[in-house]
Amino acid sequence: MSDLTADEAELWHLWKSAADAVRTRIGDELAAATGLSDPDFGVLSRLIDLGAGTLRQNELAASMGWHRSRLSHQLTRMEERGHVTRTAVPGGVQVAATSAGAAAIAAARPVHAAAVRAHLAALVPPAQRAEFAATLRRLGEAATAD
Amino acid sequence: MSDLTADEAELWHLWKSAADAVRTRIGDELAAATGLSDPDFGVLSRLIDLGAGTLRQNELAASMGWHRSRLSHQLTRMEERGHVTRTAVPGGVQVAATSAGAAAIAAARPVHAAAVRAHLAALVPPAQRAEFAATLRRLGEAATAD
DNA sequence: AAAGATTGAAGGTTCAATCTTA
DNA sequence: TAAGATTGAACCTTCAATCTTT
Repeated sequence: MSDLTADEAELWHLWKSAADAVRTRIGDELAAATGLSDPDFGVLSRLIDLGAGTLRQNELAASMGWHRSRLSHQLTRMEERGHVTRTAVPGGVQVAATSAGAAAIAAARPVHAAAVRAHLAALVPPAQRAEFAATLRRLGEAATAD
Repeated sequence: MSDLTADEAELWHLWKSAADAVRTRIGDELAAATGLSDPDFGVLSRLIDLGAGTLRQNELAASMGWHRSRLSHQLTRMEERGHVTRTAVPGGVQVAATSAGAAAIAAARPVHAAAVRAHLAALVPPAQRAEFAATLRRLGEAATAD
């Protein structure tokens, strides 16, 4: 009901800036070095890691926590870019990384790892890491009964 | 270069989930209760706080750290929704909140404050707040020479 | 009917190109 | 010319409506 305290407002501002900066920096480095967007990277990663390059569209969506429609739109774009193919199979659609898609994700992995390290992991002091992780876990958890 | 360690990967995953959850929850509550999107809220807040309801478009963009084009697109939509007006003035454009816009932001403020408190501030333990803020500040700061 | 998937529209962001005006 | 602003295209996300197949 009442306004935020100065402390709360500062925390909110710092949080927004940090969330924005980390997302932007990692995404920009990934795109600049590999041409893959963040969603591209996520989709290709799961195809390779979970399905050795191919998964049912439905499983892919579930593994990413995405709605059908979001994945459908994303795959339409990735298909046009030559990263994946879609094939109708009984009961759904089979998604497969193309060789270009596999090559792109292979090239992108070390770039992504380096960016995560540089823009996130390296900036959290070792002594604080456990507590920081615990707080993040609390923030990410499903809201309890309001 | 090398892969992320298990700790680094976990931190990255927790960070992404938390950033996503906080943004989504606050944005959803704001939209559900007031019809304002996050960008709408930001624009109207600054118009009221910095300019008593009206600012030069250029100043508005600078105060938000937005590119001209982003603000231009956003204002086009907000004008259509009746939240702001734009008027040509010597050297630029004057943006003003309409009475509907002013009413919307007045109604939205307590909702936003409550959401920030519920989904962010209240979940950071008081004992950890200072260190947490310091880490966020480090994450948000401009990258030093790479 | 139910599950899997697609589609279109609207909102948002970014980039490059363009227009306008001081 | 340079600063302020707009525009269009491409990308992404969400929602609701609509197939399509089992």
